[in-house]
Amino acid sequence: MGEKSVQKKQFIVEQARQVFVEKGFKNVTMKDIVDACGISRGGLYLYFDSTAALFREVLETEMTETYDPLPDGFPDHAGAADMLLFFLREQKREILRRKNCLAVATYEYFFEAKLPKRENPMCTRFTETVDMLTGLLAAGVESGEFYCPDPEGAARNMAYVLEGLRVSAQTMGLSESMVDREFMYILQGLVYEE
Amino acid sequence: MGEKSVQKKQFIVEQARQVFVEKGFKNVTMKDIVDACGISRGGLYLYFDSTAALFREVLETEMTETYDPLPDGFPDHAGAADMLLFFLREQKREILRRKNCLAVATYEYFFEAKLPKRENPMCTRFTETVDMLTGLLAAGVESGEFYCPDPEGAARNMAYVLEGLRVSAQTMGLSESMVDREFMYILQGLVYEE
Amino acid sequence: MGEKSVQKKQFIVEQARQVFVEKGFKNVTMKDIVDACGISRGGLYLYFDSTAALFREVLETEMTETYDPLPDGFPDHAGAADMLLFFLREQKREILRRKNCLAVATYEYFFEAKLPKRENPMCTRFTETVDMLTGLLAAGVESGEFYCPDPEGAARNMAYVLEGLRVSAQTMGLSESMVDREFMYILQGLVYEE
Amino acid sequence: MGEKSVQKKQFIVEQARQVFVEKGFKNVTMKDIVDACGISRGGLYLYFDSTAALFREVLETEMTETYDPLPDGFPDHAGAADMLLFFLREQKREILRRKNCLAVATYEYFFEAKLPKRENPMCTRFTETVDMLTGLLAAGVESGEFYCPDPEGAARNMAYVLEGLRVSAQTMGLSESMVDREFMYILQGLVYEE
DNA sequence: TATGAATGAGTCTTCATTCAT
DNA sequence: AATGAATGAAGACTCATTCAT
Repeated sequence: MGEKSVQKKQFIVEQARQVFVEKGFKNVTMKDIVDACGISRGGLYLYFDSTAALFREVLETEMTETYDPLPDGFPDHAGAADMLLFFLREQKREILRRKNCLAVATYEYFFEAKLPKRENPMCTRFTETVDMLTGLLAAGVESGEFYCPDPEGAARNMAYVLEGLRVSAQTMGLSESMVDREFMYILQGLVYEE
Repeated sequence: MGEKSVQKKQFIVEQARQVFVEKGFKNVTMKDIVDACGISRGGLYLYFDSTAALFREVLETEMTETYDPLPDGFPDHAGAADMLLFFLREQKREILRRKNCLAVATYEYFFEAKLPKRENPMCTRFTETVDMLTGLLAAGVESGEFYCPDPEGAARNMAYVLEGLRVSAQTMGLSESMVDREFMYILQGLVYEE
Repeated sequence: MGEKSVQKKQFIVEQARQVFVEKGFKNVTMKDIVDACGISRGGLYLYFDSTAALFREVLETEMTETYDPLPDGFPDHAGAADMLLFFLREQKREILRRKNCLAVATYEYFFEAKLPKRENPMCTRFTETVDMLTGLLAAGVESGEFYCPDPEGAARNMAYVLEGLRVSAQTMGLSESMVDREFMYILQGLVYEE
Repeated sequence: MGEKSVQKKQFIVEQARQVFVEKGFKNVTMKDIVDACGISRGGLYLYFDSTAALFREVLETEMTETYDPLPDGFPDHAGAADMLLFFLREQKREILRRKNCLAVATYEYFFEAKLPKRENPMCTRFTETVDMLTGLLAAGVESGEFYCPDPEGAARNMAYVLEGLRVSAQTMGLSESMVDREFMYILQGLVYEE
């Protein structure tokens, strides 16, 4: 596949992403993609066999490109509390945004594609989040910012809460204040000496 | 609709439930139902206009029939801790069972059907769970079984964790020990004097 | 068929008439009739095999009941001109009324049911109209009210014009003034000595 | 749509025309068209969404291709009477032909599709006919061929008679002599000094 | 590489008609 | 006489996929 083709493939993935954002996974047809890309049906099949293959590619791009718990510009000397707050703020944005959001498509896709954990991006992301949070909490305990007898347990708890919020936002609709309240509860557990 | 047809409607709902369990919501066609019931296409339409209408009925039946946080036979004099344990055991069963489980169908349905909160069973169930847990925790604090400065916050936290576990079980696959570990973490937060 | 059944049959025909008025002929289903009558499907079939059979009955009733070029109360001593004016006024009402009008249903039915002329109500009505008008014109010539060298030809001409107006009203939509203008043209041909 | 598909579209329109001729409008299904064309269901939908869309195309083609009150080859020096006779002869052919005739389909279509007059081909055709006849009669009066104090009125009268004949031919069945007789009546009105 | 016409299987939906009660 | 549940055929429409160019 030449360089040109690589570009075209990327182009298709970008357009497809938008379609998945708008329609979820199961509602998307090859025609939707074709229309969004302005290419021919046959042309699309040269690159992707199915919407599932396309979605996998979209997800992969997503992961490599955008998954970055703490962005480059973040001050290295920032305290654990600052970093946690930053992380939660990002998560809130992610959870609440209706536009530009692959959550529904992702759920719909992974309800079907039962993958071995190694290859399952949902698992990967979960694990990474837990690891990152564990590190953060441990550092915070170290620095005296947090009280937390079981950093890994707390990290896992947070990760499930985030998952719960994420899916609830799509099924029940969540307001910003509901997310805030939940995050406040978590933070209080870390600072209060209980 | 005569008495006989009421029975038939129930029969259809039962068969349909099985189909939704097996295939989720979006994969189910009217033909799937027809085949599962052994009736004619036209016959099904006498009772239900769409798979969505059918699913709503399935859910309703589910709610009235089976949703019962604490069953009748539960000892009245049981302590709050006992009741919480019982509740979590039930939830674990619910979260882990692969068979007989409407979770995927429910998520798929409610990703599409964005309902006002009043009419959204997901909201209702969430609220009911939170209320019940709040009561339980408050009672436990009263009786000295639990340490919990903010019962409502803790209840809400648990509810989100449960939601997170429920959806994770469908997307990532969860082992019993993973659920147990999570529940243990929650329980420790209630008993440890932290 | 007992007396009661006769009444029921009449009732069905009346309700069906309304349905045909509203939906034409080809759009009407047995269910439409059943719903309009508030009876059972099986019940309807006891009386009529098809919408066509029903429509025939509706038409027959229509003919016997309402087709009456000059109504009873019309003064016997009325002049031919008066009678012609009266007839045209009735025709205008018939042509223009949107409600209560079987025209579309009738056309749709007779486009399909190519009947021998003897049994074709369209033919019958046409012939009766021509005969009546011929008589009227002849009488008018006799009494000096009309100038008309060929009453039968003129009557036939009028009958086709009426048919043309009737169908045009349904396909193109006609205003009252368009009908009036046409009728004026016809009348002037009878009174002007040309 | 490439050049080839334009040809195919034309082919479909031609086949469809035949189907409409045979079955009218409301009896025609997409399957009828598909069968007549020997193409696939999906293939037809590439070109037309519905039988209505197809019929509109058929009509349009009909209008542009065949509607030509006086054909090119007609002698320029022909008198008004000659031209009128020619026109009526054409109309008679049109009215009487059972084969190759879109009359029923056209009526059925326009009974449903109540269009604003500007866009209604029935209106357009009517108006064009009236205008043409008005011109013809006026010219005939000028040249002394016709006696006709109100050419526009007479033209309109003729147009309605033609409409009446056209629809009667489909509902009652008309013989050639019946049409001839009617045309004779009209012509006599123009030549007799009455 | 790329096009887009073409296919045909599959789903939804409606309707006339039957039949046990 | 009357009911209304049930059937299955038929029509509308869509979609993944192929293939000649």
